[in-house]
Amino acid sequence: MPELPEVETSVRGISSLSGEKIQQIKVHIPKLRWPIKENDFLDLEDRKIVSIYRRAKYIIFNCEEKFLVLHLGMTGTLRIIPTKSNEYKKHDHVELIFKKNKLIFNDPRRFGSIHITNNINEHFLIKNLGVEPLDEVFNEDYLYTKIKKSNASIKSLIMNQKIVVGIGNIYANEVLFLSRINPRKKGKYITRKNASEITKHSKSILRKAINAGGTTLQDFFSPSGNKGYFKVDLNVYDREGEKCFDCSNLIKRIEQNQRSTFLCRNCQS
DNA sequence: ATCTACTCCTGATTGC
DNA sequence: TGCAATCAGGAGTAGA
Repeated sequence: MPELPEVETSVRGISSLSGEKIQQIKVHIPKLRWPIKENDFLDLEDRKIVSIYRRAKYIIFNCEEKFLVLHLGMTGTLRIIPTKSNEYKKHDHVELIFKKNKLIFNDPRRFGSIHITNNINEHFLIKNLGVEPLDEVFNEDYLYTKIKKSNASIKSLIMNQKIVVGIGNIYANEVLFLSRINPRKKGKYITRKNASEITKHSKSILRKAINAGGTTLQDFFSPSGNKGYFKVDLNVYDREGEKCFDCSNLIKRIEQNQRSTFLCRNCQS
């Protein structure tokens, strides 16, 4: 499922659309997490895409005073195909049609979303977001101060998009393993050293994943094959019952906040 | 103010 | 073999 690196890869994959004029928009299936308001989309036709960028897990299209805000949800994918192609896949929701190519948003589970807004920074999905993990403001001081009084588990805190964005279930598990911290540990017991480890490993694993995504970019957006999302080497996620690569103890699966957590009880305390 | 449980959805996997 | 039950998970929202 798309976390920050996959979204970043998607943004890079469609960067060639910057500068192109949207000739037409087609909404095939309006039903997403929030139903698409087709009338809002009419305002986008004939506008130029000035830039495309990522904020948290959102892909934002700057279209001359209007902004399109897209979230891939869990199963959303973007693909670019020639405008003249008649290809239509199951779960294709929306097409942005340009002169030579068209961009298609496909989302089987419909957890994704698309909004149009005039004021991107005041948009309800954007305005309360926390800091970017790859930004230098995400550091030991910031994290320690933010969570030092919290009774919530460290895992739920680093997945909390109001604190730091872009970290989903997979990377939360991996970051805490690399940091050697038990995911159940409460925020108020997290030490400065812990906070330092978490920020350091968050950055390194996200960067690594973005680089891995870069190498698969071509296949990622080929019209024919949807290769799905790449994964970096995982130490704990989805490895229940398998041996820890560090100590050979068996990886455990527990549940936290209705989500699977994987950990090595020997390495993480 | 903080935190947790619930909810949306469909494809893949598991179980009988 | 086939059908049904189960699971997966991002993140807003409601309610504790």
